[in-house]
Amino acid sequence: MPDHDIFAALRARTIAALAELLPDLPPDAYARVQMEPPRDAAHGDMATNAAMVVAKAAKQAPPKLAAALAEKLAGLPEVAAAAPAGPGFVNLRLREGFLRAQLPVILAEGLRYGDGTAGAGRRVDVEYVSANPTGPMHVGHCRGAVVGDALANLLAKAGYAVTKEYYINDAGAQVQALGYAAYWRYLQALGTTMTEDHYAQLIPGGLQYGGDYLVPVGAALRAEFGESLAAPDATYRFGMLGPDHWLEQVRRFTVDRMMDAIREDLATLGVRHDVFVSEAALVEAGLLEAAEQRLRDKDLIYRGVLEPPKGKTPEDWEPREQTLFRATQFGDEVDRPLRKSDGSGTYFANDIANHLHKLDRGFAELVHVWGADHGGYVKRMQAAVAALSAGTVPLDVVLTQIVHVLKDGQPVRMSKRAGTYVALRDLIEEVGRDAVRFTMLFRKADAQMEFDLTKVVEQSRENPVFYVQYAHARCRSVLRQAGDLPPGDLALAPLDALVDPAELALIRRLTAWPRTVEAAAIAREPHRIAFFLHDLAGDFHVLWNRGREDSTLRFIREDEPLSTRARLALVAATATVLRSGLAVMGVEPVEEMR
RNA sequence: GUCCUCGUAGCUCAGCCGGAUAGAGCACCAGAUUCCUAAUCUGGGGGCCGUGGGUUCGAAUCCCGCCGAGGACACCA
Repeated sequence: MPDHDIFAALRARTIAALAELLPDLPPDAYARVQMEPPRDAAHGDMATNAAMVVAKAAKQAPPKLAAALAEKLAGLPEVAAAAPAGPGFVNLRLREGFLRAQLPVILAEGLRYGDGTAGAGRRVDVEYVSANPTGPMHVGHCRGAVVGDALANLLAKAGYAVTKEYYINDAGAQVQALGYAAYWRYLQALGTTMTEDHYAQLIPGGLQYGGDYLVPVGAALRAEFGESLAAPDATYRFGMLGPDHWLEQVRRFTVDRMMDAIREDLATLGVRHDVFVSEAALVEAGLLEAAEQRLRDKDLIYRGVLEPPKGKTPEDWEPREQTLFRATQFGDEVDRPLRKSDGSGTYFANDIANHLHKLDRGFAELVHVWGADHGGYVKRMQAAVAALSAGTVPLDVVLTQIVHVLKDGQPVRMSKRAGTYVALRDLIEEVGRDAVRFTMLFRKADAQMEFDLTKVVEQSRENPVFYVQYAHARCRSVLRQAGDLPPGDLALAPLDALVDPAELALIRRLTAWPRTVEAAAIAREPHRIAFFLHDLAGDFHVLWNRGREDSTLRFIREDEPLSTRARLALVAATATVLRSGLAVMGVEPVEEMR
């Protein structure tokens, strides 16, 4: 399939040519050979470092080898000219006919153009969002959700078999606190006269989740269980029954409700996971013990006491014996506790169980999207996966930085209740799903980002969301005017009329799509897709603007049916690649701007 | 104190896992344009790539030290 990637195709041609020149070279000498667009377009369409890379093994001077290689490559049917340059590059200029011939390829493959084989069908699990099910989603979760979703789409396009996974942290103390908070709303729903302060004193850790969003859960609990979970009370009408009688049920009930809400929030973002894995279910299934045993069998577990962290010792530090995992054998700084001094499992232990669960399902690669505040957690998790998989399964972690929400350049205040962030739903309602998704992806994931509510809906070329959407809308507008010929028709159009530099520049850009997908997938960097689309839109807008000044460059010319058809093919191919990229980003291409 | 991420034009950011004279947008300067292919266009100035070393044919990119920003640092999740 990926001979639609003309860079890969010419790279293969180059290696073949080089092998003829240097028959004694082992095949692995060519591993570092690259074929890529040169930085300066004046150098040609493609450049290869081949001569420099193999020079040492070939015992030849790079420029000399480059000259010989250029001579061979010049004879290829795709190549108009080949010349040695600089310290040993070979620059290629492609035949325009070969470039134009990519348009029917694009039109024939449609949205599949750019699909790659880099993933080779390997099964990869992409875990993202995984917000605690203790409340609705807020903007803090949003970036990870969008980046993870786009990354999963990207990997699928690059030929991986992708599973989108959400890990539900429903086993810890926080979820217990959620249960207590929901129970409070339940008592209120029953009509207790107890004060919130009094209730808070009755429960461990106090009332932690005071948000209104649990009020409906309290009502639902009442509808489900009636008065059966409460104690009749002379003073308050309804008092608290011993937690043993209700906490587990309430916790489970509430987590289900929260997950429903989270799923809804994700759906408005256009995010749909394939699999939801419950931490509590893993623990119940005994995976924690299984994981521990697995590590114990490899002699990676011992009882021991950790050193206090150097430099900054917590005040309440005291030596404690814990069950430890030999993370240092896998590149971590210190060994990590699996069990607390009281014998109960740590969060890390549960997370190891989570990863064992992934490995047992046969994934060849694991990917996580985490907030940057979990950066310190990466090494130990990679250590655990390396230990459990005997180093056969890589775990890649993509960290996303904080998003600062602005409006008119001013920071948006967090709502009055401390710790409650802007709800994701409000954000989408204000600016729309597409603007949210595009903007989140128009920046490297690990770079801090400002999200200005005013700017992302601005209709000007300074707004990349608008800029790219507008390019697609213009394409569609032209194609509609021309009567929406099917791509199969346009693929047959003679293309010799496409000679303008701006037209050829656009074609060149289009042909870089497959390699962009592959490179972005390998680097796990979905933002590259956004930047590519921005560049592509730019090339198209340039062409459009030329048509405004010079009517002979317009796409549709009544008097020139031949060039019109050729240009329609170009426009249709452009629209196709734009759609293809937007699909990876999860952004809807618009038919027209309103 | 240790670790992680980062430091690129005045500002916001790219720079394709070592390549040629480091790019884009905004802002600034100079021109063009009132056109329905609406929601501008063309050109220009502007950078010891934080800093000091190292690796090699070649470093913004890889390695080490330092400076600076943000984050994480036993038994939380």
